[in-house]
Amino acid sequence: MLYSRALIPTVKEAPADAANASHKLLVRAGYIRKVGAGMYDFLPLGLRALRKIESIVREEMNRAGAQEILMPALLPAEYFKETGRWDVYGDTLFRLKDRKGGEFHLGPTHEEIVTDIARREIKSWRDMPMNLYQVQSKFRDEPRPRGGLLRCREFVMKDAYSFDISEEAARGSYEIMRKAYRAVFDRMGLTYRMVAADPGAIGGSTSAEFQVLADSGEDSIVACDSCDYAANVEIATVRVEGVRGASGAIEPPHVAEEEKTKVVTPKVSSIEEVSAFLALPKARFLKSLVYSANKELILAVVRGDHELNEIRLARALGVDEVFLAGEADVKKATRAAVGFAGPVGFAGRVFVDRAAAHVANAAAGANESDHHFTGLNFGRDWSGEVVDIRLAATGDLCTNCETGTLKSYRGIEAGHIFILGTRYSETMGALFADEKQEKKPIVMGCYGIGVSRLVATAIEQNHDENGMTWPMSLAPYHVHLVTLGKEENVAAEAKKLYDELRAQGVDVLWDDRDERPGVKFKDADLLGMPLRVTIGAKSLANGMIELKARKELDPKKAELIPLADAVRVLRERVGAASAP
RNA sequence: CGGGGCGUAGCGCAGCCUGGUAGCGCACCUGGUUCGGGACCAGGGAGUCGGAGGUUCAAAUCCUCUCGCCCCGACCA
Repeated sequence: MLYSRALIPTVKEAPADAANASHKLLVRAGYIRKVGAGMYDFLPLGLRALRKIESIVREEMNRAGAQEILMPALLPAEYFKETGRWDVYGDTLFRLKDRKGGEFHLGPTHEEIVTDIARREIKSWRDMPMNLYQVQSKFRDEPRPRGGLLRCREFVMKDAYSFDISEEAARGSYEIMRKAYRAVFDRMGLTYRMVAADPGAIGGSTSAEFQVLADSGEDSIVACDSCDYAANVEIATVRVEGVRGASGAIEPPHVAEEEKTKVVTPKVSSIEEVSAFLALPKARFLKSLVYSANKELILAVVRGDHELNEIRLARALGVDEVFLAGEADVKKATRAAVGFAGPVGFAGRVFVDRAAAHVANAAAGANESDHHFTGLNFGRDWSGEVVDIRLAATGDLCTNCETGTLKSYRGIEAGHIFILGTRYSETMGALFADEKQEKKPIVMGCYGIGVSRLVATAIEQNHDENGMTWPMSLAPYHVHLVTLGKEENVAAEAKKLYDELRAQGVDVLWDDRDERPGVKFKDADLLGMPLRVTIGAKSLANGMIELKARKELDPKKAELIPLADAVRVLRERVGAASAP
């Protein structure tokens, strides 16, 4: 592509409404433009990046035996009504009516629609396994679109659905998809973790998330440093007997029991403040949180340096959800100001994390404004139902290999795979005849990849202060060719190189604009193509051109290579990424 | 939905408190000089100040309502 003819509207200043690196850079580099909240134009470069991701995904899906289909984005309400999701989905569903008043919605995901295909077309056990996928725009009226392409109301997703004759066979399909997903993420050159995940509302037994590691990610995951265990902190298991205290020792330490003592702690309520005030480490505190569960106020206690896992607390209570109590409820439950809750004398049920129960001579709120207790010991001074309700964190011992230690990471969820079971096939009557003519529900799996989100995700992981630094396999163009000056031989040699590279399957963006060198280099860094080739009159006089990798920060590290070798060298550097 | 903030030229912002001529930088157009890391000089075009109502002789500025957008939290690809 000739830059002079391309729509690449770069801007020096990031839009005021952008917070994430990827959002700022996508706008600054002219890849996308905002149309509305959570809705974006993909300009030529943005679309090329999207297409690169799509084609990797398609290739690996096809290789795994999945077949591409396309379902409508505009859907009649009847299918979602059939499974009850018309109501369950709530405000997230974009609903609309046609001219006759009929109810419709835009598809947020397609389990119902694909199950409808299955119940009409899959009749026999001989028809399976089958896997159908599509790459399509999805619509969700998110409570809060954010982060540019990271969270949109309209976004491109690859969704695949597997159909099998049994749970065991479904597990096989799931494994095939798991391998295909690994191949997809490996080929994209992203650093990611496959983590155990909460199956969540979609239900089902087995699920894994593909989390691309990025400090700006919204998800917290933990991974073992010695085995391949990795999990979303929401479901990560914690090895209780090996809890490390703040001192590094295994709790409980063998120390003499202290007396329970009430101390005055005027206006210091947070763990940080009280910890400083009493000169006790945070691990000696009992973090006491009032939660509301089915209108009952309960107290959840974790060690002061730990975080509560709300999902586990809800499970321990046997409810769907728990809510951190508001100020009024806290006052009602503790009869004290917020910040002085504690398990001693708490009026309701108390759930205590095992690690908190192990703390010797602990400190906790006294359920009395401006007062705390010290010297508390579980069983002697306080009690509660002991459960595992804390989040895993850096330093915890791995439950899988029993030798490694967990480390926390931030991640962006880019893919999610599930075994769905028969939830949709049973309610929608997607049955098949087995060898004995018996009708059985099809066992399904579903597999998503956030394609447009990956454009942003890739940038979150691949950028520096000057712009994007695309991995070869995702870059809109492999080579950014910069010509300097107006000499005719420069343009002539550049044209030859440009044509030859393109003939060899190398994607080249040639900056042929009449701009000063600084402008061209700044734009090249911003756009982030992995290889930059510069042709100027000086080096060309010696038959040389300049080659620089975008990820090489030092401009002096550019290498001079003979023009005669340029095609071969570049073809090698681009490598297999552009091979068909 | 709860909390915070912002809507003034294509983009980034000032002006608003204390009403009275709408301004700066970038971008854009014309001419000239420049040309290996976002050049310089001269000239120029461009804004119903998000919208509606109100107060006032007078509203970007004060008041009310409304729409849109962003950020922080609970959900998800």
